[in-house]
Formats: sequence, C-alpha cells, structure tokens
Amino acid sequence: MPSGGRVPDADFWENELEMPVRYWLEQAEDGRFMAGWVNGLKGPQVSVLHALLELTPVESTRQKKNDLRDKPELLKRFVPVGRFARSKSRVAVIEFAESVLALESMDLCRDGNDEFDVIALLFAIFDKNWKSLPTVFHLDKIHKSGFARMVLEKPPKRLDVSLGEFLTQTSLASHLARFDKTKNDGRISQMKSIIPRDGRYLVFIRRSERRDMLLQSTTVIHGFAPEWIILDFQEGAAKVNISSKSVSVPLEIANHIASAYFGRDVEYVNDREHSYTKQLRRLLSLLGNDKADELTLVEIAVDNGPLDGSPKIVLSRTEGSISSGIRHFEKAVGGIIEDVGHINHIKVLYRNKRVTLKFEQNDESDDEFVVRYSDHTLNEKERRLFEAFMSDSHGITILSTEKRNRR
DNA sequence: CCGCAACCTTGCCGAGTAGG
DNA sequence: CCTACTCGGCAAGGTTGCGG
Repeated sequence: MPSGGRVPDADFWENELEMPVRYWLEQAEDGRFMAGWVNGLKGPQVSVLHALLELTPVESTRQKKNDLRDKPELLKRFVPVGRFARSKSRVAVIEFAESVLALESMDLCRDGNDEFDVIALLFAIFDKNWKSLPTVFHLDKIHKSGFARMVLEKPPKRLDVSLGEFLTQTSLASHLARFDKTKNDGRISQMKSIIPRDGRYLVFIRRSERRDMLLQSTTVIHGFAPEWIILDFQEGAAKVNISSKSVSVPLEIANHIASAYFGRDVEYVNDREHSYTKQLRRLLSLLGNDKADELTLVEIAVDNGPLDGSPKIVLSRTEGSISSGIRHFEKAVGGIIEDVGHINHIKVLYRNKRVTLKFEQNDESDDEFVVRYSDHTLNEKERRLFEAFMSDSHGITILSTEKRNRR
C-alpha cells in the first residue's frame, strides 16, 4: 500500500512544486482525455503503471494499455506527475530514484535502449511517497545553476554543536524571519528544505525578489517574482556555495545563518585560490598540442592579439581541436596562446560539453591567476569530476565563474 | 510499437548597452 | 557608477515525422 496517505491537493502542486495544475486536474476527470492520455504513454510508463495498479500481469504493452484504459479513476492522480516530469533533469531524477526505489521497480522504467524513462521513474516515486516530490523539485535545481564558491577567511572553531544539529527547519525559519525583519525590504524568506548530501548541507530558501504581476483571467495580480536561494554549506560552514538570482541578499542570508551558528559575526568572501603563470602555460601548451587527456581545445579568445590595431581574436570550432588553426595563425601572424594575461577565455571540450575557462589576473601579482570555469554547463557530478581532474592532472584549482558580492 | 534524426523550446548565464 | 534589458551560446528536454 502506498504511503503518503491521501492524494496531494492543488495547493501542493502549485505551492510546493510551482506547477500550474488546475487544468490537468480538470482534464483528468474527463474519460475521453484519460483514454488519450493512456494512448500517449510510452512502454516503460505503461509497465510501471500496470504494476503499480497491481493488475494481472500480461505480456504486451498493447494489452497493458487496454487494461489501463479501464481504470481512469485509479490513473487520474498520475496525470499531474507527467506534467511535473517536464523540464526535470535526468540526472536528478535517476539519482533520487536510486535512493528510494527497489531495483525491480527501477528495471520496469528502462526503455528498449536500457535508458531510464524519467516519467516512469516519477510515477513510481510518486506512488511510493508523493511527499518526496518536493525533494526531487529541489535537487533538480542544483544541476542546472552555477554556484559561487564562498569561504570564511578565518573560520572560528565551534565544537559543541555540529552543523547538522544546528540546521533544523524550525531554527532556520526563525533565523530567516529575523533576517527579513532587519532587512525590512517587504520581502519574505521561506524555509523550504534542508537536504544532507555527502557531508554537506543544502539549504533551499524561496524569497520574493522583484515586483511583478500576472494575469488571472483578466485581472492583474500584483506581487513578487520568487527567487530560489540554495546555500550549500560545507566543512562545518567554513565554506558555502551559493546559487541564486540576486547577488547580494543571498550572501547576507548566508552570513546571517553562519553568524548565528558560530555565535559571532562572520562574513563569507569569494574564494580566490590561485594558480601560477607557469602552471597555466603548461596547461595551454598541452591543450595546444592535443596532449591534454580528456580535454580538447575548441576555442580561444584573445583581447590584444598580434594583428595591427590589436583587435580581439576568437578562434573557434563547434567540436574538434583548434590546435592546427592556432599553429597556422602563429606561423602566419604571431603568438596568441603563450600570454596568459591576454587570453579572455578558452573553451575546452570535456565529456562532450563546452566548458569555458577564464584566467582572472590577481591585482597585486602578475604571476597569480584565479582560474574560473562555467560550472552551470556541467551537472553536479561532472563538476566534481572536472574539478578533481584539473587538480590531480594539472595541479590547478578551478572555481566557478559565479561570484557574490555585498552591496 | 520503437528507434532515430531533425528541429524547436526552455532555462541559465555572461557580455554588451541604454538610460538614469 | 548602477540597473534593467536584450541577445547569443549552450545543454538538454520536447516534438514531429519517418521507416523498420
């Protein structure tokens, strides 16, 4: 028997999952709509629903569909789930499914290519415990947006309470309420969830951001557009990765929470772990000669090129190395790859994705650079792999291009 | 029914720009 | 200077249409 009790109401779909659901709830009451809905289901989705409804096992997808068409009343609760699946990342759903579903349920969700069907997985997750869908909704976000890497310059010692014990829904909610009161900008922060993950703590906050309006029928409703703030606390809050739309308030919230935890005022600053010219020259030389394992140089942009008038130069290919192009250019005109300070950015192909790398020169020392990369193009797992790869193979610590600054 | 390819849409981000 | 807006790059999902 599925847990989670009663069926979720419209408010659950709309407020917790930010999904326009009323249309689908209405449609699901219509027999003709349901018949069409069943027709449109893919093989794995049919198998999962057939098993979830505990119908007498039959062989073909066609036969299972016939069985399902007789059960619109039992199926209608799955209709919004299909809509929820839209624009949810595969990685997020598969990873969560692996943590909650039995292996045999997972196997029903594979298609002919042995690939998981995301909608089928969500049907199973929903049936097992619909209250876990917000977790999927939240985790989906961490794969899509970039995170600014922030650190405390001198993290205080705090031994009596662990970060995990400190970070509870109720205590955070009251810290957020206090923050909103001091900030006094008419916006409200909502504590949505705290998800422990590999020794880190992901804190999801929804806060009203800019003033906005929408149409309900013909009436304008005034309010705020929501912003999602994700604080990824690590190493006992000595570090935090921040994802958000606005740049200053989320940092203030992180500072507020960390200050409450440590019992005194602390402030996060952008992480600035640097690399040296020599290391970067070595990396660029490997890339330029197609000798960097797992990486292909596909683009280089130089701000002050060797052409007359020093225009910006971009050498780029969609896929495939530009190394021969660079050699040709250097023979015909002059060097473009050896002066790290003049390089605006390069792009490398890593796991078939174009990742931008930028070398940010230190104001004080010409020899030091902060290496930043476009982390949002990689999903969360790939980011960790890429960072470890750059560190292990090239001794270069890379940080996200995302930054947060206090106004 | 299924797989595949081509094309379209969505969401995020950074660069550039106009207008205070 | 700051802010809001637009535009293009990019990944990845969605849709459609075709042939086995």
